[in-house]
Amino acid sequence: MQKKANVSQSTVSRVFTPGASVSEKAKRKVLQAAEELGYRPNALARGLITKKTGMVGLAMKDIQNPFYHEILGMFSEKLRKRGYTVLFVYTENEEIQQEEINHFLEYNVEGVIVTDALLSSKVVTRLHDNNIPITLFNRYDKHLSCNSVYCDNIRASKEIASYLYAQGCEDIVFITGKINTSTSRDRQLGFTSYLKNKGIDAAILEGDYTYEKSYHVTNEYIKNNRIPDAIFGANDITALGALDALKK
Amino acid sequence: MQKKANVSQSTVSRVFTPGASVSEKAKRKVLQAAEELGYRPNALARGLITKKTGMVGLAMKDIQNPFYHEILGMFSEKLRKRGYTVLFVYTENEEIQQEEINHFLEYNVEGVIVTDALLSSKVVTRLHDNNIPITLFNRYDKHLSCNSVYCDNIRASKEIASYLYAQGCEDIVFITGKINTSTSRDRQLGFTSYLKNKGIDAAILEGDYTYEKSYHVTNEYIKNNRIPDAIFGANDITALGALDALKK
DNA sequence: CTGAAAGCGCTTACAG
DNA sequence: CTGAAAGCGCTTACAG
Repeated sequence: MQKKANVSQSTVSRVFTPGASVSEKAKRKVLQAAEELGYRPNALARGLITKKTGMVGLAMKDIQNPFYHEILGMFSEKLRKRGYTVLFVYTENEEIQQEEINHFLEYNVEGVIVTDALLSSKVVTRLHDNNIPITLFNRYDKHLSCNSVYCDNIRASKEIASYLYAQGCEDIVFITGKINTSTSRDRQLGFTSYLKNKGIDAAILEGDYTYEKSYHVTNEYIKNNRIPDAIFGANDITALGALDALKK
Repeated sequence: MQKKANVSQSTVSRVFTPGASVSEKAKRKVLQAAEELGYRPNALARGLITKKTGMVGLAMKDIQNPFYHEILGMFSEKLRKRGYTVLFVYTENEEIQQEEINHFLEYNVEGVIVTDALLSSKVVTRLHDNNIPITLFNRYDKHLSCNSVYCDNIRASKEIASYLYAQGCEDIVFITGKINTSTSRDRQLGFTSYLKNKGIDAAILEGDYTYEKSYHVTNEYIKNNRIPDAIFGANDITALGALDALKK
């Protein structure tokens, strides 16, 4: 490549480094040669020396919720616009495996994003040791020291409770998601605490964010009780399952 | 690292290369030091020299079809099990952009998989020039020379037509997907050709794989015609849109 | 503005 | 079985 353009390796490098000082003439020569050869700087070599690999690890658990599909699209797009590319890992297991994190480490990702999956503290430590920032999406963990972005589920579910209360509902059911997720816990907490204040004890059915489970538990419930005034599901999938059980 | 284990760089490398000849003793020393230091071989450096980066590029177009979410999970899992990690790109645009392919090239992916997106022939050439195999999933293109895996949509839709015919349906509608996709074209072809043989002309409504469009066209259709005996949508989303239009 | 040299962390012949 | 050396394709001081 540098032969073709008749300049040094350094100059080639400068042409592809925004803000580096190169003469217009050298730039033209290099760009033209690059065009002819189909040359592109090797990201691996660059990453090796600069320690900036331009990659971000994204881990996501395999579930049916289409919401996360959308999320994946957003992350991918926004990251690309900022010059990052995503190294993607689907985790089948509940906790993100050491093996999967190892991939992130080996490729020197500049950060990792975890959505809808759990992290063992060992894994977090490992990442920290390598100075790789990690952020949790839509969940948090008091015991883990990492950034996280999530919504105020407690407040939101209080609002839902308040709405239902205002409608005059009294016989109310809450169907949980996976009980070890902060999202489900918070929604339950906000919901029930509001109602308790008003003297209402919501019935709690244990779900796990799947359609099937939710269908099943509401089915069982309505067999033995009268149809409640309202059911609040921990997420959309849960609500769908309950809805279909009621229809039947 | 090699200092800690008191061996040469070469030996360290051999320990992490399956099948290389290292003594048990050296292996133990290295593994132990690695454990203490949290050492992992740098995949970038390795990729740079071996030309095997262990990465596969996966491009997917941003659509609502949950089917592709599942597909993504499968690809990701299977690839990981074979030692590959996936470099993921969501494409918003119809055709996969040069820019996005450049990413794949810069990182020296060992192959690229394209699902639900179009490829310009320029991009294919570019990839070919770099000896990067590319495979299309669930679509094909006569003009492009690349591998592809897809189902026999023509035959499948013939079978659907034959089923409807056997049920005695005569007034039949087909709602297309995006007309420039092989999937939609083949489904239409198989479906209508079978029916034409039986003397039935199916009405064709042009959709684009979205729920909204499908809802709209069937709505318009039933305003001006009587309700058909059967509607065949080019995919699930299309069928859903039609279904809801009918319900109303 | 430009080039020669060193170095990023690995692998791979080559000797021993 | 093991180590020294060269090299993968880049970037980055250092001189000029």
